[in-house]
Amino acid sequence: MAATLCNVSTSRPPRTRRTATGERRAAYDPETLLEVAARVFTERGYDGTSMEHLAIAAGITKSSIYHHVPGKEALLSAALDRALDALFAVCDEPQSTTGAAIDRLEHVIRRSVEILDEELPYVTLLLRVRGNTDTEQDALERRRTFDRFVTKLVAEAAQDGDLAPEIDPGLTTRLVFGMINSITEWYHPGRGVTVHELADAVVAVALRGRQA
Amino acid sequence: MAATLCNVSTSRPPRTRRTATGERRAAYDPETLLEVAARVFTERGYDGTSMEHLAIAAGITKSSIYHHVPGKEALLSAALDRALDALFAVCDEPQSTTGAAIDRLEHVIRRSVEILDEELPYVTLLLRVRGNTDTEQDALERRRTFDRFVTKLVAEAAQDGDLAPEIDPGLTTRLVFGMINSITEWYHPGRGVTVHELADAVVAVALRGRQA
DNA sequence: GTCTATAAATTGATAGAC
DNA sequence: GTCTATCAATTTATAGAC
Repeated sequence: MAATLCNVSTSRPPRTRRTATGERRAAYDPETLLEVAARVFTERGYDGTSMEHLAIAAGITKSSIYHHVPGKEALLSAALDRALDALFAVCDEPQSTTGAAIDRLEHVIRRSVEILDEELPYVTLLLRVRGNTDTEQDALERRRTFDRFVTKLVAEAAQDGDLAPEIDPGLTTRLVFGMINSITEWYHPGRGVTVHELADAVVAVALRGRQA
Repeated sequence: MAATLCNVSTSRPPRTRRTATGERRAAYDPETLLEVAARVFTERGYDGTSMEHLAIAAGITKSSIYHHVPGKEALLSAALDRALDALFAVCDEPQSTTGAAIDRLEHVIRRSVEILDEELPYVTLLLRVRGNTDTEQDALERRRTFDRFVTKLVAEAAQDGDLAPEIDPGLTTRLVFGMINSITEWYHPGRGVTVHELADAVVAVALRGRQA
């Protein structure tokens, strides 16, 4: 079983502490550590990230990290769950389960872009994972489950005649979600395009011809 | 400056050698080592790949690798150049420089998919690189130059009225090439769809509405 | 062109002081 | 909740025999 982050839900509000040089600043908050870890894992790769790298990025020592989490893999697991939980929540939304397939598909596509914006560091990390550890393989399996949900929507929409039938649903899903996922390569929230412009552009390219 | 792979162009045909157990097999060919390295770098990440990992995958010892290349980074550099040289060759093809912008764009898109097929291990590696070393940053800079070439084509085609003008050329390029690049996540040559079906599907999704 | 042996640095993780 | 000090294992790379 995958390791889990300890104390995330029971964390107290941050207090202050003194650094080695006597400088006062906020003591560490497990939430912040998780985001720092997700970012560094994404930049350097999970294997390429040492506890020392994380410690420097977080501004504490290696040993202090072990006070918050049992180890490196627990940080990875918690960060990946964060992205996956958000994506699966979309599948359970009423707009994803009722109405015409093409409308449910558009809703899932738009919400996926929004989650990419809201949970950017965690979604980006999820997309970089290649299955080298048990934790990564568990995450990839959950990703495949999400893909199957979307593929079914594409197939239904094609059967309804609301999508060009000449391309395979699985191939369409891969290309469209490949396009969505590639947004993590360059998107920075609050800089350049907005989330809504982005979602419009994706829907325009992916479902064009169907658009009003 | 980036390190370079030594002896690639002057390599002799493979001979035979004995392993520790006396088994006879082909002696090492620098070309093969480069492909093995690209594949392992892609699977485990460059930082996550040790010389020991490469040695096991190549079937020789760590020390023997140092006979062929000056170090780990030289292998990375040579593999990335292979992908980038192929992409830049496309920019120089006559169909990429003459005719209507929309036709030049379609040609570059189709050829990009073909190069992804022909040089899969090297292109896949190129797309995983994040700029953590000088070698990686040089590669990213060359990738950006290629992107600018394509962005110009998209802008020209939009000005000609051959592409929907409502989306920004830069954004379109990012989304379309994000879609193309995502193919490396699941495509295996000779299994499932063919390169031509793939190129057709990409052009259909990317330039739909303009298609015959 | 391959190997064994080894060097010097870095790795993930622990012990225990404050 | 943080730190210093340390451990055993692994890392990149070299020396030199065959």
